[in-house]
Amino acid sequence: MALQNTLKALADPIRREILNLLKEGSMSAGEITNYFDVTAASISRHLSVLKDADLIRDTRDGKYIIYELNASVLEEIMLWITELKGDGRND
Amino acid sequence: MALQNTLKALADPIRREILNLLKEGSMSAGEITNYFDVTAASISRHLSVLKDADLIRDTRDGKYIIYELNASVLEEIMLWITELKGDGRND
DNA sequence: TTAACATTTAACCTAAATGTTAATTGTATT
DNA sequence: AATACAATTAACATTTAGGTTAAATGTTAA
Repeated sequence: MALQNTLKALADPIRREILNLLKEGSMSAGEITNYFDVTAASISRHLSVLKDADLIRDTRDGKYIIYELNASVLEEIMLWITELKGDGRND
Repeated sequence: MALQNTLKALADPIRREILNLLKEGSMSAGEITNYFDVTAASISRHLSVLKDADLIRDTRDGKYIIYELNASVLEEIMLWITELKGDGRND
C-alpha cells in the first residue's frame, strides 16, 4: 500500500513541484503557497497527501509549520521499476 | 508532459499489475483480462491509458491484439527521482 | 484576554477516473 | 454473405480528486 500512496502522491504536478522546492531546503506552508496560484487551503491538502505518503515531514516552529523533504521512500519506487525493467541493467 | 502521463498511469494498481504480467511476456488483451475481476471493457481502457503513456505497445495478430511491455519510458521517472534524492544535478 | 497571523479542516462544487452494459469495429471461419 | 469471436468505444452511474470560501485551531504578542 505504500507504493500506491507514493505513486498517487507523485501523480500531481503541484505535489511534485512542492517536492522539488523542498529539495532546495525546508520551508513553511506559507512560503510554499507563495510559489503557486492556488489557495493556502489547497496547498495544505496537497501537503497532507505528501505527508501521508511519508514523502515529507513537518515540525512546528512557533506559528509556522516547517516542511522538509523525505526522499527515502522513493527507494521503493526505484526498486519496483528496476524489477519491472528486468533484473539486469541494460543502460 | 510525459512524466505526468507516466506517473498517472502507474498510480493505479490494476495497471501496475498489467505491467508486471507483461514483464513475463507479451499477451493478448483477453489473456490479460483473465487475470482480473473486472470486465474486458475496463481492462481495455486501462490498456489504452498505458499505451498513451507509452508503457506498452500493441500489435494485432489476427483477431487478437498482443500487448508488450515498454519499460524504457520508466527511465524518465528514475531520473526525476534520482535528481530529487540529490544524487544528480539540479534543474 | 484579545487581536493578529499561520495553517488546517469542513462544506461544497466541478471535473476526472473507473466501473458497468450495450453497441461497434475488425478478423476469421464456414 | 453470415456467424462467431476478440477487442474497443459509447453511454451512463458512481467514486475520487482537487479547487474554493468560510470556519476552526494553534501560536505569538500587545
